[in-house]
Amino acid sequence: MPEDLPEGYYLDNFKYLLDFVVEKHGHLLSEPEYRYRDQFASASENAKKLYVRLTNRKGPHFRQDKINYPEINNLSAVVSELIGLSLVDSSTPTLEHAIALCDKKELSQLEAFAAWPKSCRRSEMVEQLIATGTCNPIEELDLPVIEVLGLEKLLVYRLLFFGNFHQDMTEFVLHELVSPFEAYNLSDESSAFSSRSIVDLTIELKLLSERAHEVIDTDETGDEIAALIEEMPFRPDDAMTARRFDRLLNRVARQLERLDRKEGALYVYKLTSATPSRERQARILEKLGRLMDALDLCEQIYDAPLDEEEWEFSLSFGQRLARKHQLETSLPRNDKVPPPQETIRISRVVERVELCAVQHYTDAGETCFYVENMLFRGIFGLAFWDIIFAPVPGAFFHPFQRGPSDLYTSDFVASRSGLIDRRCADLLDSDQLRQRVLYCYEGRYGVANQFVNWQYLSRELLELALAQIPAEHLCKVFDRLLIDLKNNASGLPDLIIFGESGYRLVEIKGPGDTIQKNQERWFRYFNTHGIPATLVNVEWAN
DNA sequence: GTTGGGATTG
DNA sequence: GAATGTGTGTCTCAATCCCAACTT
DNA sequence: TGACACACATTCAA
Ligand SMILES: [Mn+2]
Repeated sequence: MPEDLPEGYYLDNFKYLLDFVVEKHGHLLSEPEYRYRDQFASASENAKKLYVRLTNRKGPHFRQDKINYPEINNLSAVVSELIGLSLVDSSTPTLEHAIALCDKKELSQLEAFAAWPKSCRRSEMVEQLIATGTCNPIEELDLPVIEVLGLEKLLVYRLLFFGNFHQDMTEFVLHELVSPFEAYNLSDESSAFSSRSIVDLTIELKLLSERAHEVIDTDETGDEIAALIEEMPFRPDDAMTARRFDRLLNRVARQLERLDRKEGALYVYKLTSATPSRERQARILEKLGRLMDALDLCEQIYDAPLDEEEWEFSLSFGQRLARKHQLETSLPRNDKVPPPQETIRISRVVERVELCAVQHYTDAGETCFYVENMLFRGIFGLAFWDIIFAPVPGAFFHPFQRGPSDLYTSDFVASRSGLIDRRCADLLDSDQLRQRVLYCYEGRYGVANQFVNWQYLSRELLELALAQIPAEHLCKVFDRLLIDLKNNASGLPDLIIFGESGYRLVEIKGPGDTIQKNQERWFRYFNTHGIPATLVNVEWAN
């Protein structure tokens, strides 16, 4: 049964968010956005409750006859009040919205479908309505529809509060009922945005991103995409906004590549910095026959790579380019040592190869877990918990963060280097490591942390890992994680197998599956540090 | 009649 | 057989409700 | 609402 939330819970959260933003980021709000809060505050309690309920839903249009909240009586009076306050509107929605508000049964009552069989699909009727474009079902059936107003202002409040678009009011519920957030101290006077113009740019990019998503799905020629590119702003200086910009343009450019518009794609990639921009550029340059440009770019990447993946690309692609076209290059060879491999022959008891392998090792009397990235990420998150949530200025600006805002930038290590160095030294002592991790596991169980997935991190697994993996090995893993928390938190082996004393890591490769680049890099690292890791090829018996 | 993907709810 | 590109499923917080599809 | 790992197809160079 669902647990009970306090009376007026949603309303309180809503008020809290508005007040929080006005107090902490008020200087970033426009005059109408300020007024929005007062507008809301002037409504009666019931009207506020209804407004908040509706803003938490899909919207902005709702069928008034389908709104039913037990705590709100006299709905029509409340709606009238909200209309008077300009928080709700009652005009007829556009055709597209109107159709979405009617179910199949209602649509079939329309004149246009009187002759249609009962077995026709709703999607066929929708198609027909959009094609003719004259009949608005809400109008014809005279259904009561209301539109919630002020959502664009509320979006600004949410953006200022969370610093992103993907979190919303459900975070409050998650905190209350599911997985609480760490009770870190918020930094004073800190915000994701340093000026209003950055806020506006972020919103502009979001709107462009939504349109890009749409166009990428529908546009077969690339003409619409090209038109959209014309509307793009200049690349922002602010690092966070620049990242959003790059992600959007890289995505658009990739689609241009798929549509075989190489020049256009190249032009768009040149506007961005984030990976894989330069890699894609090099590939396009080769296809365009601009071999020297491609090779030059590889050398540029090699001199200043943004991450290891890009660095490796510059070597392998540059070398291949030079060899294929007999070009001179200063790029060194990238010699790879293949990881230790073995082959097992097992029967396919379930669909997933990894689980069959777990069964295989378990049958052989070993203790085996299918962990992928989760084990080492989890141990890392526990061992560095207090550092992750350390009150660094600007790191925490709202109560629902799974980690500091700079976690995936190089600033994270830079601004905590003292703490991290000391912790790494302490953790070399296996008793300290064990105690710290288990103590944190007990004390913080269930608390949201970017690195810890509590579902798959059992105490049994954790204790085995801490007992059988030497502290030096774990610290080596931490070292590599800390080099690049974003990219190095993936590519870890599928399985961990515990023997009587000791352990080994196993990457399972089914038929037709080959090792990926990030996995290869971990294997190389394991190899140089004496961490036991094997690549196991699976063949199906019978 | 069932089911699968959503939206909604706490 | 590498090196590519592309498509898919699985995580999502979990239970419930609704509704549009269908030899599931 | 992506990130991640895998599955499968195509291409191209030894
Ligand atoms: Mn694998």
